[in-house]
Amino acid sequence: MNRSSRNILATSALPYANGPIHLGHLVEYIQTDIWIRFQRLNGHKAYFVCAEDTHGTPIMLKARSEGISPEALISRIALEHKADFDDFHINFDNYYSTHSDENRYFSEFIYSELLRKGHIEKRTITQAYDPIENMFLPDRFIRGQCPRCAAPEQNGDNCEVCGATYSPTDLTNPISVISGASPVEKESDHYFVRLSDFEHMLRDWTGSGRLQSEVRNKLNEWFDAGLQDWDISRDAPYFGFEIPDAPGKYFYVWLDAPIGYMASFKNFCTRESIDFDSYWAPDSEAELYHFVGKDILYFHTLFWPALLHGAGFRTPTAVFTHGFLTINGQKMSKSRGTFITARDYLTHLDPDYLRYYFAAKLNNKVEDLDFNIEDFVSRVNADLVGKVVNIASRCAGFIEKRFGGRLSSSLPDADLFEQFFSQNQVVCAAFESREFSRAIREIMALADVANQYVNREQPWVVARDENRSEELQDICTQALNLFRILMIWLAPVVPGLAQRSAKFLRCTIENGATLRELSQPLLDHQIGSFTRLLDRVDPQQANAMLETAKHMQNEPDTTTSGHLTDEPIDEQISIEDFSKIDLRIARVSNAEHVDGADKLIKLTLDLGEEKREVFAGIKKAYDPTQLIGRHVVMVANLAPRKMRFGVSNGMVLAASGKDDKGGVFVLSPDDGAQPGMRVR
RNA sequence: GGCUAUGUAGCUCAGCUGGUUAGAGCACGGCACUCAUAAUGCCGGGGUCGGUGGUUCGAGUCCACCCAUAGCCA
Repeated sequence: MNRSSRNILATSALPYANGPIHLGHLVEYIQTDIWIRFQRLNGHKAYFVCAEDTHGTPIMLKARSEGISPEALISRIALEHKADFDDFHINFDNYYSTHSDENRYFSEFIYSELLRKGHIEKRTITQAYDPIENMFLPDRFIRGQCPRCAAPEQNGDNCEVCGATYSPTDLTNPISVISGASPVEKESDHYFVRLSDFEHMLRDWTGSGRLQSEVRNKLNEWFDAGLQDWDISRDAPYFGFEIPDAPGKYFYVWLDAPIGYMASFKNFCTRESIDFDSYWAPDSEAELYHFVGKDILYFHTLFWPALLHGAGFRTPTAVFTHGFLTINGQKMSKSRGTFITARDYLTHLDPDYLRYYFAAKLNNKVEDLDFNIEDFVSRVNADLVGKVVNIASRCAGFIEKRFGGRLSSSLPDADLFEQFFSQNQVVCAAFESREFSRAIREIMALADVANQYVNREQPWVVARDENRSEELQDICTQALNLFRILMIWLAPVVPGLAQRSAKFLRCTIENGATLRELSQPLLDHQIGSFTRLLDRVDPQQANAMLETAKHMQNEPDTTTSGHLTDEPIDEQISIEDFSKIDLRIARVSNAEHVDGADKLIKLTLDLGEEKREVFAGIKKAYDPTQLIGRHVVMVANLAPRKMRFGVSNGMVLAASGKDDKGGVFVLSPDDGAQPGMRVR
């Protein structure tokens, strides 16, 4: 790697200031941090900036529900986020906020440039409006009956039962989630960016090797569908930046969020006397990279380059998209007890464990990554402790006790050292292309070779012969030098371990371009005394972390209040009213997925003397195979309802919070209840 | 519903432009060693590569359809 020094600026997506950092977020921050640390170790100048994403309706509402100002909310959350990042060794050069003077400046500047060049268009649109709260309602704050399958309580943009997509105005009996009022339609002037003006430029940009192939495929779909104009304004009340010369109109949070990358870097440049323009001017030779999740690819690969180009800035060198984190194979969720926050992790486990585990599984594709707790424990213990640290651990004692901590002046097996060094190209290429798992595989294969070397040379046998002490020193020197190479490669991944190793070896590992000094072994060199470099993961601690996460499901969701507040108890009814509902015990004799339905499971319910087919919207919470054989409670005299996939002859009782908050839980009778029994 | 991906041993994953008996780590069984955080080394059992059909002399690898999982639909 003799490439001359590159100038690199990378970003991770801005965390939204309304909740804690969790393990899912950390995939991206750790990925970016490893990559940046690798670049620095390889002799390049690499900066890493990020910021809090602070604007928008959800922040405004959350602050209001807590009875504090949005500013107070975002500064509190920012402190929490920053502490999490620091403790995970996420080494930002600057961590800033989108609610800043710099960001206001760049947002206004970009907007005014687009306006001046005729890319902004004012248009009157009709939008749902909450007449009690006196505010326009974003889609996610409206719910109602699906216009296609008539399922109740559906989101404003798509139906969870039949999967239809529509606009909130299509809903039957819509209500505002905020006030409960029926939204009315109201006109408002909005500002749009004419994205189609940039189609040519965007096609060039996206097609020039800056994106992963699957991302490009996805973009082609959008190009083929035709680029639609982008609504960048929102009406007051809104927490954000007011649009110049447009009273009561604010920049949509997704306009100023990516601009936050620039603002954070500008803030950093001012403080550190760095030339901002050499990174952002159209002719910049610096490299600009954004690491993002697959969910926000749209904003970073279409809107963002268009904004930059339109306002006369350079466009990103590349956008690197990653997949999502699943926990034990399932989507992270509070109700499943798999919502693990960064803080929950840190109170139980060393951050290097997670960094290593993610690195061992990350590649440069848009694939999801699974956090499997048993795999995590065995992987970290076997690789990091059993293989890598073990090499140092099994040799250090001899060097320290027999040779006063002095290494030999030559290597007994120069070929083996050369074999390690010759893999540097491969390892570096893997890191460079973000194929971290490949890098880790190569490194661990060599760790095996190092352990084989020690087994072959048997230093513990040599040590018994006083006449072979020079040989003993040589063997251990060889092994420790192999360990040093492995640790330099691993330094971007496990900075804490690398630092302790550097102290033990009394050499530089993580400061400076040590990847370029790999070929120089430590010889005739004094090392420090060996202390345990990394403890094994304690499975009990890992389980304790999961337990903590499980308790989250019992705590009220901090963004809203309790279930009774969400859904007050209904008006009183008489026993006669209740007796109209015929509840029966039924045995689930079959349960299966419904082809094409995203949320439904088809249940065959055995009532003893008859069977019923019922559709239940519980696919998110249950695997059909787990339901077969269970006894449930059903409404047996409910009028059959025609659905897209068939007729549902009844309903299975289940508990859930409003909008399924907190999960869905099917009711079951105690043991002994028989199919057909009435519930009264 | 449309689109983009993914689906390989119990678990987590490699398998480049189709080519001999499909690989690794963990887990499991046996042996060796005892320097090392019950670590390490050697040997072994285990897979009809999501399903069906097709192209080909030959498919985990290409095509079609289906199923499951994830995300996006501004």
